[in-house]
Amino acid sequence: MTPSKQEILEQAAACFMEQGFHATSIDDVARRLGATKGRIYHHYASKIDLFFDVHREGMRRLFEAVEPAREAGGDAMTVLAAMLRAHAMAVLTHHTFESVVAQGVQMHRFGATTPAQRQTLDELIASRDRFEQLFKDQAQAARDDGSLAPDLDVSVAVKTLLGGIQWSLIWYRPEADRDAASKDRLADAMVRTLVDGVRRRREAGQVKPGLPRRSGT
Amino acid sequence: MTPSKQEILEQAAACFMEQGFHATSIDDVARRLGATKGRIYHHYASKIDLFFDVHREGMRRLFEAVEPAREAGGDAMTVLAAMLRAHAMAVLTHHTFESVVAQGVQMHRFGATTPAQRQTLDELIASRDRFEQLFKDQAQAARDDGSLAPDLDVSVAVKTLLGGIQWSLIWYRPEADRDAASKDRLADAMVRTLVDGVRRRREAGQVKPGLPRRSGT
DNA sequence: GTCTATATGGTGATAGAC
DNA sequence: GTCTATCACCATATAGAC
Repeated sequence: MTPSKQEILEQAAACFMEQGFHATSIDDVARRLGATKGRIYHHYASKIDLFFDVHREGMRRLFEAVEPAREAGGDAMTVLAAMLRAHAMAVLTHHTFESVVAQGVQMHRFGATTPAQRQTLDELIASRDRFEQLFKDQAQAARDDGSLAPDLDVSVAVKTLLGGIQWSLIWYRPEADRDAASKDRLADAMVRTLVDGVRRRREAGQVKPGLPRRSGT
Repeated sequence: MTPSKQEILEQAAACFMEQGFHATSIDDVARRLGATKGRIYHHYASKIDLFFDVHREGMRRLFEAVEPAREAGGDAMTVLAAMLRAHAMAVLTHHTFESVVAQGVQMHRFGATTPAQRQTLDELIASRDRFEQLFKDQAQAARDDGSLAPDLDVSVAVKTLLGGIQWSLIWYRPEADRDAASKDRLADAMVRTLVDGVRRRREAGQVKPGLPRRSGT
């Protein structure tokens, strides 16, 4: 990927996050690049193609963040928690791209598209489904080994977990000059809420901490 | 409120949910009404005013749903769970209007508005903040009486709880002909996930965890 | 109160200079 | 590879008939 294309992706992601796909004009993106739209149309045939490429990059970053946690091993609930934590960090860190992923999901449900666009979007959504399936599989493994609350519907539970994290796209203010440690604390707080719930655990001998703590910094 | 205005609100909410504010044209809403845009402009001065009125109605329905649960009494965690459940039911039932509320929050962060629009939107967002504060106050009460996990940040926890519910705006398919009982089960599943967490609660003496198993199914 | 017709402005996309 | 200039289209909003 050329540096120019990468820069277009970054600025487009910022515009799409702030204003949404339809309210963002190609001129908006170009202005943010300090350029004119000729530059963008040289690399992308249409606004929707640019949007799809941002979406694709957003998905790539999600997989990149979560896969190491998934493959690290350990007992099933610990791995699930680590995956959620990695996902939370990815959403907080790449929030412009992940906002576009969320918009793409909405567009898939209702957006009017040409057949060619439809196919591209179908592929992106299939990728999103595979991502969610990683969490469902891990939750099922935790259910099988008895570390997940046995009365929960795995599909609804996973959607609720991911939703709790992803809603930070709505309320998180990255412009409030956050450092990495601040994001770490926030991701921790979200995942602990989701994994252990808000209701106090009263059972005797709560020997296992909620999550593996990240040492340092 | 005249029946005509109510009908405009309903169809506008549906359009705004499906396509978003910017992608929805006044003609789209009119077409859904089986009318032309003259009808809409007779009642609303502009598209943004119509949007704001949908947003306002969405907030009204949220308060209407949650306040009875809040005032029902009981111990603090029980009331918090009942509020979350009422909220989940409201989001599932009025998902078109609540989608608009979520869009309004986004618009408040980034949307370009005239000063008059800005003031209206500020008021709507203040209302949304008061709504969230109901949950924060209740969570704090639960913390005070020891029924909430004491190490949680109340603000982040509440945002995560509400987010887990509100993300159903993205994935829930109301068109799949759901009855009220189905919504009840879904709301229950979400709230249980959030209040008690996905990690199994072990009774005392049952603390021995097995090795992680990868059994099939 | 709702319709038709239209003025006005903005946006996606293209053509061609450099 | 990027720019300027331009076209064709669509959407908001208004005016005025009925």
